[in-house]
Amino acid sequence: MMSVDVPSSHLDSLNLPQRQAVEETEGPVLVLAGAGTGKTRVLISRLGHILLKHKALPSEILAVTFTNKAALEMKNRTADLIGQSLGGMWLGTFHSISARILRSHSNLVGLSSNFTILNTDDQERIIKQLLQMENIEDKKETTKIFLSVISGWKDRGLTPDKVTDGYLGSTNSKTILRIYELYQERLRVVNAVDFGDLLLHCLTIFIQHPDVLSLYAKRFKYILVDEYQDTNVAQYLWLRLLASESKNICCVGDDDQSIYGWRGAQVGNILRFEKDFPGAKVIRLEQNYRSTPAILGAASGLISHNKGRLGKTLWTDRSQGDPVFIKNVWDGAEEARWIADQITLFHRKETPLSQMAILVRAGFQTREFEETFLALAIPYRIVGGLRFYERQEIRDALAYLRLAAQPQDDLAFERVINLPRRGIGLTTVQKMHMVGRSQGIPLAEVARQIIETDEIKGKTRLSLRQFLENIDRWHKQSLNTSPDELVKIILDESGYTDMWKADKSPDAAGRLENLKELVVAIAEFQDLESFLEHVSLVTETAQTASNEAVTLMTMHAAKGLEFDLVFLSGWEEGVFPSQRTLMEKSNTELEEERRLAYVALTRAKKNAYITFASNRRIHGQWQSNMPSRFINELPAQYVCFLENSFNRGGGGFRPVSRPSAPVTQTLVIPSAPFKLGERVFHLKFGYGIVKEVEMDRLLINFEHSGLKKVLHSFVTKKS
DNA sequence: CTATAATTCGTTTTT
DNA sequence: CGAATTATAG
Repeated sequence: MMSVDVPSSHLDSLNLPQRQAVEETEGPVLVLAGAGTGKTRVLISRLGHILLKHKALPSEILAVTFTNKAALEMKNRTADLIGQSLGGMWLGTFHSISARILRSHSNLVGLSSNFTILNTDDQERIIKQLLQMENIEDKKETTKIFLSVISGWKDRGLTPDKVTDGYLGSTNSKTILRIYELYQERLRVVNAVDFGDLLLHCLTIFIQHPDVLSLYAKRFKYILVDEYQDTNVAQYLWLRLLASESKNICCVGDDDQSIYGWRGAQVGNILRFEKDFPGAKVIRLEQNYRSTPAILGAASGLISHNKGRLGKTLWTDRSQGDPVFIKNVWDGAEEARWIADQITLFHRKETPLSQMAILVRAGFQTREFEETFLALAIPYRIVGGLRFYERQEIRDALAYLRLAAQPQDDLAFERVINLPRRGIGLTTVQKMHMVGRSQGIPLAEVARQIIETDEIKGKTRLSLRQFLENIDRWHKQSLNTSPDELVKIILDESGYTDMWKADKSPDAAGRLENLKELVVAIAEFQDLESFLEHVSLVTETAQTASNEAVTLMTMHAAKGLEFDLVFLSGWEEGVFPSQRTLMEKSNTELEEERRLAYVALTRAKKNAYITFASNRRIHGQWQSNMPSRFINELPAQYVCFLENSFNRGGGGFRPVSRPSAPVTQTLVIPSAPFKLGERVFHLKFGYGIVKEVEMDRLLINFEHSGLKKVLHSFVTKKS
């Protein structure tokens, strides 16, 4: 037992296991933190505890997360706790910390320290080129398959020479291995790495140069890892090497919330922890502070159908609460309408929209809700989707910037050489590739040579010359111009902005807006290079204007979040669990789906509603589905089936108990406090004039969207 | 080289 | 059903 003689106020508010997880600083520790058990608090308290007890300097601590968001939160909250900044602490994502280490020792793997970090776009482009070079039949999917196999190997810590027969499953995997070798070779030539390489190169360095490894292994006296259940083999090996000296590694995670297996995460890592780190202590956080016993009971019953768990018994001291309501609907349209109705009812009962979420299995399922919510004027927000730096226009602009920073960047060169259209097409680019490959020089250099010959004719030659001149000029300017000035100049002179201004498609305006935002974002950076490093490692979601909206997102995106009221839609065989999962012979994928269901359900603090449609249109085809097996797996005492509005069908389900509030509750609805002719503001529709008042609903003539009937609580008075 | 018509094909996505 | 890629005509 640790002594507690020093007054430690930050420990007082922790429960016993939480406190143990904070104070057990020496040796390997696994903290099994169930959903809603205060995992983040423990992590932060532990960091603070180590610092306040002067067990280590900030610079001797390594704290690893998966997301930038988690890293930032940990940074801020720890600084708050100890009342000083964390200067010198290595706190970041696996990738950003790896990048930092790799920049210091890049020469050991044949790179120079200013290597670029590639995104998926770049990766695909390289693979495509290699396939062409090797005369491999390039069907639509080939590139993606090859890339995913290669990434899979990288996730497992396998450099090409380590891919042995045991990993060569399918018939063409010999070919893929060959492409893998060529791909790595190509990356080294262009001085670039992909995300997998950040980890993999570190591993190579650590293994081949024990002196470098011991530099870090000795330095980091305490290592903290968040979301350990999501680590892949490469990350696991990375951690084990870094912890080899101090052995003070604390991993926090929940095997029941491992939902990224398809991305290489190994639940096995967390299941094997005690074997991997001899003498490890395992601490379970089981008191849940988030959900009602009913929701917890339903979720626990569900997850108990999985095998090979470490096992936890979540409990809470809250009062029982409503059961999980289950509703059968006829089709997707009814599902959206019904959920919209419930949202309206809860909203009347003063649940804020920001405390409501609809969780779906796949992104496309949000569409139906969008349409319905738009029609009913319910403010909503979609989380996920495209991140800012992944938008087409942003990537294009970034390619221009990369080109200005390094004209040898072939990938950037190729992306924008004909964007906007300059009359330099596929044939020209391919010609240039031939030359470049045979001489081993970058495309920009090829272009420089080729415009002096007659290889390329009239107009094309002229615009290529002009393009080259532009790049040269921007490159010179990049040395003495602030990055935000530079990006303005480039977007203007390249004609890229004009291209979107001339575009009359509906999203062109939004793209121009995004480009403006990009300029603002760049302004915060001193030089172009630090900005480019930032964008390759950070993916920020576009800011949403207001919080007062229902959140629509995938279950994956919901991990780590919580809401008073959660709707889980589309619980049908073939949708959730998904068709692909059902095709698999092994049940590992089905178990991951079940964990996803568990994650989804445990997002709810007060109420959870599950819906399943008897009929759904998928890919334009109508199909009738059975209710999800997960519905059957929920313990009966925690659920309540609601009546469906049609008489037949429904996959053999019948109500087993009476519905209760709020579905059948009648409310006294006060009239809306608005007058005819009054000017109002709505989050989605903007300004409008009240045309009719009917109970709590208003008929409003919106300036931009025309007549809509909306709930008065969705609008505010504006004179 | 580019603008159109025809076709193909469908998860999840922390960096 | 619709985006996203690919064949075809201009």
